[in-house]
Amino acid sequence: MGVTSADVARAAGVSRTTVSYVLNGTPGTAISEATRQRVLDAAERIGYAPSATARALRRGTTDLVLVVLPHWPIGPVIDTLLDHLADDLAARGLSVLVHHGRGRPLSELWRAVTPRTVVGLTAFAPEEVRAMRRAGIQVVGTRLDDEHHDPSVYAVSQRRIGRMQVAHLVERGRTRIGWAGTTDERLVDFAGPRLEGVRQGCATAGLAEPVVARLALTADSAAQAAREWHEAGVDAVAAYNDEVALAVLAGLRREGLRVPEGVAVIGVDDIPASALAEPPLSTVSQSIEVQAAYLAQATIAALDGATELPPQPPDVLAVVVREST
Amino acid sequence: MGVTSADVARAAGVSRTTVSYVLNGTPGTAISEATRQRVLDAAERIGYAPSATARALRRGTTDLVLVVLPHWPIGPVIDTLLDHLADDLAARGLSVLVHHGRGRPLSELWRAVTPRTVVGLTAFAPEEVRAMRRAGIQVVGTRLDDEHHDPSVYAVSQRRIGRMQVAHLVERGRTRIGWAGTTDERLVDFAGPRLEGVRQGCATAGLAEPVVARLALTADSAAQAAREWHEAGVDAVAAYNDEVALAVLAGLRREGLRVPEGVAVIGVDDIPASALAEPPLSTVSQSIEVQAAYLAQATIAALDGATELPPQPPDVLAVVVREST
DNA sequence: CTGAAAGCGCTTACAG
DNA sequence: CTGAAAGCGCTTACAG
Repeated sequence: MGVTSADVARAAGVSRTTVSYVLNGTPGTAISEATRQRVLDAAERIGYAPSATARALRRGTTDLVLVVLPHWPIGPVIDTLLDHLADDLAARGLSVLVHHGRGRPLSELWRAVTPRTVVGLTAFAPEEVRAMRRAGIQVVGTRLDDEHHDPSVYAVSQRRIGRMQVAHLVERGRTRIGWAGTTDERLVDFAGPRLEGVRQGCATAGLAEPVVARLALTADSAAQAAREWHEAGVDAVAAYNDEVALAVLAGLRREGLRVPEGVAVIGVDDIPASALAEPPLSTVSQSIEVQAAYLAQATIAALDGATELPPQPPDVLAVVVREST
Repeated sequence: MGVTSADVARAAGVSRTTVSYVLNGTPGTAISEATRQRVLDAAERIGYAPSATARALRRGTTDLVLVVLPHWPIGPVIDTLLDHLADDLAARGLSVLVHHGRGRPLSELWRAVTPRTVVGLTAFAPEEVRAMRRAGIQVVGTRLDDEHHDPSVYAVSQRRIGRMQVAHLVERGRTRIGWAGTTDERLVDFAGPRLEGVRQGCATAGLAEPVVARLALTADSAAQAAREWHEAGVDAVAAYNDEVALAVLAGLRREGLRVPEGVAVIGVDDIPASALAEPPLSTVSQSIEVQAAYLAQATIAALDGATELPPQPPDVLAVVVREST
């Protein structure tokens, strides 16, 4: 199918060894400049491109980093993270490939790709991690859950996000908290811990349990939730994320409830639309750039043989205060 | 590093040939059930997983489909497309891998991955396409531009999107059109044709040239654009996409201009936040599901040896009318 | 019904 | 300074 190094060798009148030495710039060899040029020219002329597959088989590894996303709708936050990660790793000659958590099982994928490193933005099964490590693949993980602290993985605490939302609302003098989740089943992994954090926040502040509502991203669905909160005397809503929070704003508007006078609303993520909402939405931002840089750093450290994670980044969570609270 | 088929053969007391036949269910072989079980058990017991790299070298191809995204911020629209594509292709045993157009050059990537098919959501250089095809890789492309019709690629007309925006605004009795672009350089490939379409629409309707403003996704920046439009007597704004349109709504609000009474606004994409905006945003939707299904179909057809694209999908563009127009 | 052998394209000790 | 040879792990004609 393709031009091989043997073809180049023949065209240049040398052995494949020499071709390999020249093309890879192998140090410690002393190839005459004339030979070098002959090989380079021949390769150029006959359009040679080395087979990455054969090289991978021989070397036992590739220069690929496989990023595995969770099986849910990713947002602009993750896009930004991926961009930064790709830029940072390119500097080390690594290419980033993304798997969206859809389609065939992960186990087939990493075997097919044999990446140098797998970066998980989702939790992996422990046996999956073992299998990957056994195959010589570095695994850099982030966890959805901060319940069990595993020092080999980096994770932003989803619970803490929920606690921060409540703390901010309490600071604003609110006393009856509602929580807005989503009907999207795929989000349950993230939503669970965040709600848990909201519960913890309420408990810490001596407030009653949050009034939980799950809604679709429509004004109708949100209006219904708004009625439930209203009946329960809710004066502040913590939303699973900004998209849900925007729906909450629409629902409250529809019900004639004023934000923040009647009900305060806070989201998570700080997506662009949040600053543009009516009223502009308060939210918890996650410093994606910092997290991406950290993941890149951890990946590179693992490459260099580090067995421990680099020191974790400084605080990446912050409340962005706007007019909705 | 790994368990090989030779290990399985040894453990089961058979040859590697037999192991391969059993594990791949090669048809036309007649392996005794006892032997089969022995091989299966041995493989299971010693934790054998075939090397996809070696298989790829031997077979000359993989079961991977590489999707190459353009070098710009992807939105929920593309996420949805990728999800559908992954689902549809998984049914054919293909895994989808995504490259975000960042980091190392594409040419290195496809060589390293040796996918069966490369699906481009961005335009490729012609020589790149030739190189991929020479390496035995199917190339399914979409084009950003509908200027030159190449029957081997599928593309939604970006110009037509702009024309549809204007046609709708004209239908609503608007006569002075503004266009809202973005300051994000990366979007110029898409934005150019859409603006061109808006220009065509204005010309067709006998209106003056659109008043073009480029803005960042902030209320401040949008407010400034709103002032410019106001001075020019603009009574309707076509935005590059919904995110920009949301900024436009915020800017007009800030300037005390009412939507749609004073100025009508229409976006592109129909992202979830659009239906939740104040007022709910009219937009042009792109039927991403239909497009994803078409791409999957084209990919599979190419796999089956088709040399032409399947018949293009029915109309995928539609105006979603809400309260902003 | 099962095995020995070749070969996919590369890299790298090892000789010369 | 350069080449012949082995080997990465697999699949598949070809023998038996």
